[in-house]
Amino acid sequence: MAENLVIVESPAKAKTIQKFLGKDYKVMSSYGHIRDLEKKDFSIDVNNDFEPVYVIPEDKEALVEELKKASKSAKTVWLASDEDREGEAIAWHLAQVLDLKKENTRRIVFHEITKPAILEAIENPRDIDENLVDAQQARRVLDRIVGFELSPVLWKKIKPALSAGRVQSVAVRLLAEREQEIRNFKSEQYYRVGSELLTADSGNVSCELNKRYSSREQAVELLEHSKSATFTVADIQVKPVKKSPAPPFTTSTLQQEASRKLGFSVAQTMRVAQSLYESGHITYMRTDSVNLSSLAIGTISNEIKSTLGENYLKVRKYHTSSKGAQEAHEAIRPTFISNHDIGGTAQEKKLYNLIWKRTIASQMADAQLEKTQVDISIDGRSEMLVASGEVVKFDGFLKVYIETDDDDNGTTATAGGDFHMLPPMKVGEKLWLKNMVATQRFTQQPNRYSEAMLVKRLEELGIGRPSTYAPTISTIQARDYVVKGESKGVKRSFEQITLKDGKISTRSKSELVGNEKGKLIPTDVGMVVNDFLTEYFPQILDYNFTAKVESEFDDIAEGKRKWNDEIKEFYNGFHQNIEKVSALRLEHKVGERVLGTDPATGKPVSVKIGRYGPLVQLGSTDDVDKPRFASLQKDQSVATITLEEAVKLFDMPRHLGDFEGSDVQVAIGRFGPYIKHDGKFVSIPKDLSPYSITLEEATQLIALKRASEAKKVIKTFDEEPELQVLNGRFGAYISYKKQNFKIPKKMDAENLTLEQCRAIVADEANASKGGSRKRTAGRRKAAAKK
DNA sequence: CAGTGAGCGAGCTTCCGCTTGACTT
Repeated sequence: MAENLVIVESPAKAKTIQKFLGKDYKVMSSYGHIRDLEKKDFSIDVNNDFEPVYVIPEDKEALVEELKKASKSAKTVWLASDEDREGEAIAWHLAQVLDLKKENTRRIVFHEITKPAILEAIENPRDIDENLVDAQQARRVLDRIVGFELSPVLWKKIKPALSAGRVQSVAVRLLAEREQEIRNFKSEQYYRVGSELLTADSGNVSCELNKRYSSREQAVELLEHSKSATFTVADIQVKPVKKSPAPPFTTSTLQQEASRKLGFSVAQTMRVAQSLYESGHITYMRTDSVNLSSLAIGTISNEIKSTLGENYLKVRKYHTSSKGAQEAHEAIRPTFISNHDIGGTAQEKKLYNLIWKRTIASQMADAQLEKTQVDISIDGRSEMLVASGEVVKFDGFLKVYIETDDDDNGTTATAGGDFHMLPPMKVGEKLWLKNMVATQRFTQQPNRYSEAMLVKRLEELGIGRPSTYAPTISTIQARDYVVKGESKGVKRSFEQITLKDGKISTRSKSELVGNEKGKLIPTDVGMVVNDFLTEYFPQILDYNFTAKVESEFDDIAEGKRKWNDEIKEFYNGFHQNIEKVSALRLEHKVGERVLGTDPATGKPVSVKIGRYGPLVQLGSTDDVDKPRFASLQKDQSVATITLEEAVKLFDMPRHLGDFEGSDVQVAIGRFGPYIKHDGKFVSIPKDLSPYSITLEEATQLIALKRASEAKKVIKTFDEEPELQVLNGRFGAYISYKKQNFKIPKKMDAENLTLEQCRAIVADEANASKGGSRKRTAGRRKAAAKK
């Protein structure tokens, strides 16, 4: 039996450390926190110094029992959770729950997972830092108070099942404000002038005017003037420029680069990184540190020296600058830098490659560039034409890695071979005009946020942690505050005026503007909730709120303040405001917009957020007749819908006529427009409008649906009518007594015998008896909904 | 899956951070 029990947070880490420590030590994992406030209960005793009530979640009970058993039989228990606020709390909860005695308990921390670092940690144990634990309790309790007091206000004032919190509400605010900027944006036109000139040796010089014109007349005037003007090289400036590599990856920068370079979503990046971590290819993927261990720097240096040469090496130490960083881990890097590639899925290979390159580049020499700027005068004018060129003198880190631009417009960095050269020129030299083009341009509306851009912004504000960026993004989508989608954009025409061979000509071109894919777009609900929260709870929605409370948590961690005093001070003001706002009589007025009067009935028409989302209301509640309601369609918004569009929504259901002796009806349901015929439903695809669809089109859709229904059944058995082999979203499956069973991959669905099917059903039934509580719970929930 | 929402009623919803599984109707 092992004399020592070491407890760390992550099982992958436990496995590695076990190898270093040998059989005298048993290394186990706590899988993160083992205790928390009850999930569905406030669990804070406000009248008793805000005492938290902690419970062990059901799915942690078995694990805690195992840890208890192991700790009882060990002489010394080493609490080796991470060296940050949450890690300290995990150690404290473990000590409490496992009932550890101080004399045989040691708290240790290490900064890298290497044998010497761990042995050194064991040589230097300390006690649990109660102040740091208290700072964590303050954080936990504050978040619970904010979340569980604010959310019910939204249920009452806006609609049920909404949520608010210190992190998610600010995330939505960022998106909502950007959307507002876009709505208020007024595009302005201007004219940009570009030109191509020739040197005496026919060298091509492409340049741009250093002034933009606001009117067409000004642009045409310059072109007219240029017909007979002389162009002279007025000045040449050559400047050396150096570029330095970006620091190694943190969670946030990895998410950003994987999004830009590989098109991964934030959640996808984390899933793939997790699997790279578990198979031992990379260090821990949830980190805010840019630090590399000394051992890692050594091996990276060797790698650079041996593969690229000593002149490409420059050892660098990076320091984390982001607010609230806790640096319990290293930066994200390959565990073995000599592995240039790894096996695995295509996604794993790509992400590993990105991490490898970024890590190597971070220890490489600066790139040396030479930038040239040539000013060309136009006689009789004060404006200049400017040509610029760039030459790479030494590529340095650019040899392996180029960080992409943040503007995320599909533009990539120019370095890496794409630089342009200028022909040799001298000051005073004359140049000949090849052409000059004035292009009409429009100022661009601000970009919407992508997931990764939102993460970047949150990190800058010190809001949220590496472990929560991805979950936060899915929460605000689950609450329907935000949808990830594309805004199609609009076609806009612009003109181009060209001077060539002494003649000026004009032609019209067109471009697509505001076209964005995969961006986060706030919904009506998101906008209304944000308006409400920023108006009534400005303190919580303040971009600096987290930074402020963090500095107070720091005071607690340093022992300068008691955590419950801090919370009391916050709670008093906050709770009073909750009561005040709850008492306001503004039921359902939040976000309401009156559109006008229905021409047909003379009744008022308004839009607002209803129980099930945005709706339009016809008539008022004071009227003798009850008001009528209709949901807005997916592409409609409370903010932009017109009276005409709103009134049209009441034209449903439409009767199209008869088909096979039954009525064909068109209506718009919870899941969009549909056709109802003979008790069956058929969805209407996006390219057809429910308002204009014809009986003929509808019957075609019905036929199509019937055909796909027919394909749904792969096989039936006369002996067992309740058992069917069906074609579903994820391929073939067996349906038996309303339950579904998956068919093993190696079996061919078409040729299954009844016996084989029965065996699969029996197998599955046995398997689910033993464990898989989650599955049955999920089923029960789904059934209860009906 | 498939209008339901404007009253007198039940009970439900919700936070942020730490960590993986077992699931893919």
